[in-house]
Amino acid sequence: MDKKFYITTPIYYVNDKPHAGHAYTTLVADVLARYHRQNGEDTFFLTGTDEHGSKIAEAAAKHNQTPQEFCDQVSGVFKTAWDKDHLGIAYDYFIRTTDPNHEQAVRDIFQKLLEAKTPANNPVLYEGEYAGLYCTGCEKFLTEKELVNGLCPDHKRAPEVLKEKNYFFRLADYLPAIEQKIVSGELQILPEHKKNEALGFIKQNVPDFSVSRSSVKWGVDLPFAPGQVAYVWIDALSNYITALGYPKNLELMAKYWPADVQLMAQDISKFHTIYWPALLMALNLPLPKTMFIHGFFTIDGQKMSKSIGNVIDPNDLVAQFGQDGTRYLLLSQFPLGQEADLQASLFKERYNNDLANGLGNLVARTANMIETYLAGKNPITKKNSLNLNNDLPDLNKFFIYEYLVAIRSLIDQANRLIDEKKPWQLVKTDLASTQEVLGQVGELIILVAEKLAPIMPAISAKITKQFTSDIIKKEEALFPRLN
RNA sequence: CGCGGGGUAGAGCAGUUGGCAGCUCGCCAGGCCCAUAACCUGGAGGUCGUCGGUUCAAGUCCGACCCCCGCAACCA
Repeated sequence: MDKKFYITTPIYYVNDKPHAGHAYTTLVADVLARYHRQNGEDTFFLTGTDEHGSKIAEAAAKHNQTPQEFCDQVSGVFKTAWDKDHLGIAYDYFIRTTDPNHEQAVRDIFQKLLEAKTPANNPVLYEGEYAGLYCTGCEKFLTEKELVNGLCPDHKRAPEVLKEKNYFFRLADYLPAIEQKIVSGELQILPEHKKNEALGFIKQNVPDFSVSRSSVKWGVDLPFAPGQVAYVWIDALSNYITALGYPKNLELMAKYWPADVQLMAQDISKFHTIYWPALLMALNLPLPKTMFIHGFFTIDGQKMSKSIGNVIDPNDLVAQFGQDGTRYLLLSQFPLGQEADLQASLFKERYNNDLANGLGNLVARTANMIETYLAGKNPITKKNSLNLNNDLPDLNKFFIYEYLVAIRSLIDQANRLIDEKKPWQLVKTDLASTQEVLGQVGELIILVAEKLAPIMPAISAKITKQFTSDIIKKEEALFPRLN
């Protein structure tokens, strides 16, 4: 039986176009997905857009569009940014929470929740009257304790006093089990400090939360609760299973669920580490195996911000550095998971150094020598004449940054080999040795290309094709130097 | 007693389980001339924030302290 690998990104909120942060998360998922596909695993990679909520309705109104028109448009912008002419994200399915299938699935999920019992044999959902302070920015009720000077600390606006009868999720009955699963590693949360954070949430005792809203119009309406729509987070989190057909069509569910890796940034960790497992348990579904929560990065030392004007549009990067160049630049700057700085001011320098002077130049000089010294005859023998160490840092352990460092050293190794053996001198006296050396360099190049496939798929394929042909010719620069 | 991140060469950063302190850029000197003014070698430059502890051995573990940054909006 084939091994399977199911990886998800969060679905992105469509109140604005994608930026470097969305691109980063999505890219990481893409790299892991490609890596697992390369290893022959049956891989399913899910991403998409989150389209409900009052903020979307507001944004749509501002643009004189219906919410649906607005969502269609922005969701399309995301798809474009990921497509093969841009970042090259090879997702298997792109879900939208306004998909009729998803909406119906959410209704079905609510129906199931309505009928479900907690481990303590209480109904999972119960009706309650909630009178609370609701912040439309957060899409949630705030406690008085959370307010700062009467304002939402996150949005600096006064919450509205809202009284509504809605359904609550009996989270309390699930917290002990969630804690146990996190502690035991049955639900692995990475990096470690994020795991501690999740356990911290539980220690602080997360209250039951309401799962329906009467104050919101743009959402999945709930037949059993006229006038109410699904709380956006229930709607959003469900995407990871509705995308697989849950609950109507269980074929893909059986194949792929539980998710192997769920990636996200830290802002939504609480929803994923607490609410999401609770929801799954209430539905009697297994929990995802691993959640990887990465930090936010600053850009040149400053918080990414519209008002500062340093928000990076991934499409602009692709236009300047190409698809693979952009992918490399975003992934090579800091280890995955950390809060770190993305040095946009160094993009060009790194591009020139690592890609143009490094990989690109190596490929060019090697191909050129093979073409001129060996009449292009491919000198690569299959044997591992260099005793190459194939062990790179494990992408499965999220060592993407470290992996790239190792690849750079392979490139250095190839350059050093050329300089040591000086094929341009060798060729005058010893054609056989020249052929051997260039064959070894070629081996290294092919190895680099193979290892690079998940990260720079297009370039990797180009190099592989060039160096597995019978006749190797010098081709146009892979990464033209930028000035 | 809020939460979190960080302080390692001039700059920007690595350093998985403690075992000779690394990478990129920049700088200096040399080499090479196949290549995208690229490539290679050598060098200068660090008391790894401070103090104390554990250890044969600590950037890496423990304790205390100092300093910087994020925790409005947009938002991975």
